[in-house]
Amino acid sequence: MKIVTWNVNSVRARMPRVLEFLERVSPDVVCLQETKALDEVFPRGVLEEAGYNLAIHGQKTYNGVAILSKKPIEDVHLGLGDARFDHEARVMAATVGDLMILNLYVVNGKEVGCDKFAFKMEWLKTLRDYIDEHMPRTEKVIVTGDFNITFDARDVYDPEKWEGKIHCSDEERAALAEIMDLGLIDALRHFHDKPEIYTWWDFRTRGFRDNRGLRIDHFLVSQPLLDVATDVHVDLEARGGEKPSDHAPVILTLA
DNA sequence: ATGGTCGCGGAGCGA
Repeated sequence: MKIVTWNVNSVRARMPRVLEFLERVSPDVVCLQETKALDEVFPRGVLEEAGYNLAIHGQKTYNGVAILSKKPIEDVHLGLGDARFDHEARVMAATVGDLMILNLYVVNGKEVGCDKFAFKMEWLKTLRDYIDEHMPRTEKVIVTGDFNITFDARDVYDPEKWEGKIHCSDEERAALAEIMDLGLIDALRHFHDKPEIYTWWDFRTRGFRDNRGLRIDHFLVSQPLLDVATDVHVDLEARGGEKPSDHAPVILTLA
């Protein structure tokens, strides 16, 4: 069984690459972020024809999350239950079989210290409480998506250049650590401890060509989920070629 | 420090 997280940076612009990926990898569940499409313009038809059930949470121009699943998607809940944050479409909880999934597009934060950064920190605090309340770690829990935070220097192509910068600051990493302290495990690091595993590369600097990237898309899982996991890897093929997203899909494999 | 490229929407913002 394969579960995927992928920030597609517009589902409509990315449709050819999404369909190619579904055909090649045949994932069971796909968590999408930055769909950038209101529900009425989401390309439902082609995805359903490809064999997927859909749960979508769209917004005009920005944000947007969705789950595609071969099996039925149940108990869908949107948002963090906090009016300070839920005008933005960033959070979708759902169950697929015995998997409890939380699909996230975490606030970017732009630059450490600015208003957007303060908003990110408040958002993360609220996310922590949401997970504590709604995602029982005795179950098979998958908290995944674009976190816009690296864990440590291994996740950063130039740690000196990025030290203290957005996605790499102590404050963001401390907020992420508080979430991990609820009893979640960074699934990729359970299987791979080497550096230079990235999930995002800047379009502007053509970062992918020289693998100048960051690992900011994660699978945080409970122990019962980890017990049935066999690997996590980044699908670099989807990041190359024509009109890719700036993020690569990350694939969690279950026994 | 700045810029570079995307996507959306049709200028400038967000990333």
